[in-house]
Order: sequence, then structure tokens, then C-alpha cells
Amino acid sequence: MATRTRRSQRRTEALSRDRIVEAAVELLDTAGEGGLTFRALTERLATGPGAIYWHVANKDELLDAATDAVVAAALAADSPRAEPSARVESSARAEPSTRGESAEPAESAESAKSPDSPQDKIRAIAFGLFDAMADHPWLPTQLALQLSRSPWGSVTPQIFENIGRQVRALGVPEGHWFTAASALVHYILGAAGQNAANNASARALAPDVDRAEFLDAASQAWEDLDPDDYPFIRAVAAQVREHDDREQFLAGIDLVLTGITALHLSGEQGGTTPSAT
Amino acid sequence: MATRTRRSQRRTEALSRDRIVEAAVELLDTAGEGGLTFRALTERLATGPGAIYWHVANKDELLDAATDAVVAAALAADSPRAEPSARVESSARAEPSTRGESAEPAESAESAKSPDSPQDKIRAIAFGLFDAMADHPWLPTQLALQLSRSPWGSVTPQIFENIGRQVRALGVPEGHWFTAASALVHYILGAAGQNAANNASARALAPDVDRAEFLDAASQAWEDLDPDDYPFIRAVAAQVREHDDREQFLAGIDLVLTGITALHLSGEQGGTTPSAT
DNA sequence: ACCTGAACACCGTTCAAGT
DNA sequence: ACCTGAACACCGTTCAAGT
Repeated sequence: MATRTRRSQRRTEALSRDRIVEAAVELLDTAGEGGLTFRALTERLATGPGAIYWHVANKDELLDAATDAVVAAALAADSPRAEPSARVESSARAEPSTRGESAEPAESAESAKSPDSPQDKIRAIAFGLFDAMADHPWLPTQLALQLSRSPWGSVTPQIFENIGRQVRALGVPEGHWFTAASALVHYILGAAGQNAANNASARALAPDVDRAEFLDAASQAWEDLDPDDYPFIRAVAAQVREHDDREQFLAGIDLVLTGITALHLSGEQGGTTPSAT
Repeated sequence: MATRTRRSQRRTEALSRDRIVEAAVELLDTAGEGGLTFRALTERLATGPGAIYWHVANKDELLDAATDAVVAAALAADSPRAEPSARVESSARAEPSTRGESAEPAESAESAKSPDSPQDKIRAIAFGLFDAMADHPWLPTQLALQLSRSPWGSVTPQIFENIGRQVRALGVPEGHWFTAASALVHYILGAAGQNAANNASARALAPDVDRAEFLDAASQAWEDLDPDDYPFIRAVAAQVREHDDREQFLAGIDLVLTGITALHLSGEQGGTTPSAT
């Protein structure tokens, strides 16, 4: 059942790489990672496999292109105007604690009260990716796969560059640029991906229950672990349940930002690498 | 050529789940991610597919078991005696800068000079995973896949628990346990995986050149990017080339540790989550 | 309880042939 | 230049049958 063939458009608009990628994203969104096959794709696009292979080298390239497109859209979205909590929908209470709480998060000397400080821009980028992963549950996996296929593929540099510019704007000494940007990128990708995976799993376990209810099921799995083997996890399980995902995510970012600021407050002459530059 | 069937053992020892997992790991190590097929497995174990399916539900479960085994070994290795730089081989110079440099990395009040401070233990766990990924290039990918399949699968809790205990030992207030442990785990997994991917790709590009030479090729790819679109990446590319991977990895960990310490120096009453515990 | 191996359904990819 | 669609090689998984 289901799988309504929306092929009613009757051969309008010729096939193109962009249309194929677009169809691939739709297929991934609706049918999941396993739903993207060349047969499903040919059916949706009303062609044969050969037509697709004329525009795209192979499936990996297609997946990379789909990943690229979604990430690029996420990075572009927060560029004009940062809308950090625009999508917060059900958790509007995230706003008050979103700002200036948690251990004075690293406000740099100069651009502290500016509406778009580097910190704010970093948070905006992070939430852009966070939301993209929530919208496209296959993104984290594909991101990881592409990263291991070709670490200098198009996506990683995109993210790294965007974060890196803000790190530089933060006033971090050049010797620490790579370390600081890496720490941010890895945290953002990892935490956002983890969160997306949590949501996907919870949704799978309990298809149509309320958010609160499935969060219950999620941390329940942690609480079911043997208390002798996993005392720490058991201890944080309850904590996790009570917390808003976005709030938690933001707290982690601010933690890393704090570390970065502490770094460049300490020594200008390149701490970790005495022999560098 | 190659593919020497080491099946000369002549049907000794019966089939078991452990033997299958062991064979799977060997296959993954030698033939890569695509090399693990049920046909290759049956050949190596001299049985039929049915025999394997009696011990293992499906391929995903087999991959999960292989991942579990390798991660468990990595986590167990640093438990008795921390040997942080035991494998450093070519980069012995990592030692002097490994300690107490870079922005005073978070030495907690009490157990500061102890041979096995929580910080040291965290670093040991991190390098255990770092080395495991270097030995098993398929690990990062499988780790990511398992994470998105079932976030509460056996591996994540293992890592989280190990790191978490040290976070607690660090004196972090309970309200920040999850945030601190998350930041560490995500950085460690992300950075170690990225590094492993870099090595794998460089090895693929230049099969048997020296380390220095392939690092060249690696950062070369970054330097080839359009300077107008990627000014930041171009700027750090040279920096990356000159740095030792393990040193860089450690610097990131210390950065996060610094952020964590700053966190709990600021306020004991649970910064991010006013309503928590 | 544990293993065999032929068979099935499905998938990515190719390619001679058309327009 | 762009598309068609039958065909190929390969893979995960099943299952009736053996011991």
C-alpha cells in the first residue's frame, strides 16, 4: 500500500541532475535510507536506469549530491538573518535559557553585545544543521559515510569553513584555529546526529505518541541497563529526560566556546605547538 | 591472486558466534567494508550461509557484534595501566607538549599531580579509541551506522559510561554531567574518526609512500580549494600539515576539558538548567 | 542442536540500441 | 546529446533436508 506514484506530471520538464537529486532527497525523506533504489528512482522519474546513469556516475555520487544539497541549504538558511529559535515550535521555553546562562559562555572582548556576535553565528550554524538532521533522518549517516569515503569531499569543507570564519572572528590566535574549529565541528555533528538518531529510534518504537512519551521510552532504555555496570548512565538518564534537546545541544556548544575562549586568554604564542608557524 | 584461504586448519573447532565475529573482523580489516560478505565468510569458515544464520540473526547484527568487540577491546586496554603514548612510534616529540601546556588544561583541585588523574584517564580512553580506529579503518563508519540504527545499542553506553565516570571524578556538578560527557564523547568519536578517514584516504591515494608525503597529499587537497570560497581552510591547511595527528587530537581534548572545568568553577547550582534536580 | 547448500528476491550497474 | 530497457553479476536471506 501507500507509495502513491506522483508521476501524474506527464513527462514535463526533461531529466536533469538536479531533478534526480531532488527526487533522491524526497525518496530518502519518505522511504528512508533503504528506500532509495534505482528502481524506485526510475519509477518516480518515469525513466530507465540508463537515463539516470547518464547524469550521475553511481549511487555513491548520488548520495553525496543529496547530502551536499541538504547541508548547503542548511548553511545558507542562517546566513541572512539568524533565526535560532524560529523552529522551536513545541519548546518555546528554550528561549529564556538560550541566552547568557550557563557559565558565562565566552563573550569575547569587543563584539559582545552585538546582535550577531561570532558566538551567535556559530549557534545559528549549529542549529541549522541540527534542524536539517531532524528533517532528514538519513543525513547523519550519509554525512558519516561521505566523511569516511572522502574527508575532503564538498560537505566537510563547507561546514568547516563556515565555523572556521567565526572562530577567527572570535579572536582565537592562529595557532589554535584548527583545534578550535575541529572541536566545534565534531561536537555539532556528533550531538546533532545523536539527537536525530534518538528521535528516529523513538519514533520507530512508538510511531505516533507524544514527544514527552517517547522521550520516556528513550531514557527508559538507559534506565534499564544494569546499575552495577552502568552507574553513570543510570544517573544521567533521569536528567536527560527532563531536558529539552535544543537546550542540551546549546549547552554543549557553549561549553566548547568557553574552552576556546579560555584557550586564547591564556597564551597568544601558540600553546599546544611550540614549534608551529 | 592474494586471498590465500587460510582454511588449512581442517575443520578443527566447531563454529561459534565468537569465531564468526572474529572472522568478520579479520575480513573487515583485510578486505575493507565491502569485503565482508556472507560468501567470503562462508569460504573462510568453510561452511554454508545457513550455519552462520544459526548463530547470528543478520548482517547488521554481525556488524554490530564486530564493532562491539573492537570497541570493548579498546576500552579494556587502557584500564589496568594507562599507556597514553606507548604507540607513538614516529612522533616521540609529542611527549613534552602533551603535558600542562595549552591553556592550563583543567587540572582539578585535588587529584592534580596524581599519576592517574581523571584527565589522564580520559586521555587514555580517547587514545584507545583513536588507535582502534587507526587499526580498523571500518570502525568509524560502523560506529556511526550503529549509532543511527540504535543509539542505545551496546557500544555507545560503553563509551559514555567510561567517559562519564571520569567526568564525575572531575568534580563536575551533577547538573552538567550529561553536557560534559556528551561534549567529550562527540569530540573524541568525531576527531578520531576524521583522523582515521584521513589516513585511509591518503593511503588510497598514495598506497605506499611515507607518512610525511601522504600528509602532504592530504592537506594539498585543501590547499587546492578556491581561496575566495575557502579562505579559512586554506589558512589552516599549512598548519595541519605541520602538526602531529595525536598532538592535535590531544589539544582538542584539553580544550573540551578546559571548558568543562570553567563550567563547574562558575556556578554549582546548575547553570543551563535552572529547573533540574 | 547444529549444519548443508540450492534457491529466491532484490539490487547496482552495463550496454547495445534507439532518437 | 540524451534516453530505453533487457541483461548481468552479486548480494543477503530462506528453508527443506540432513546429522
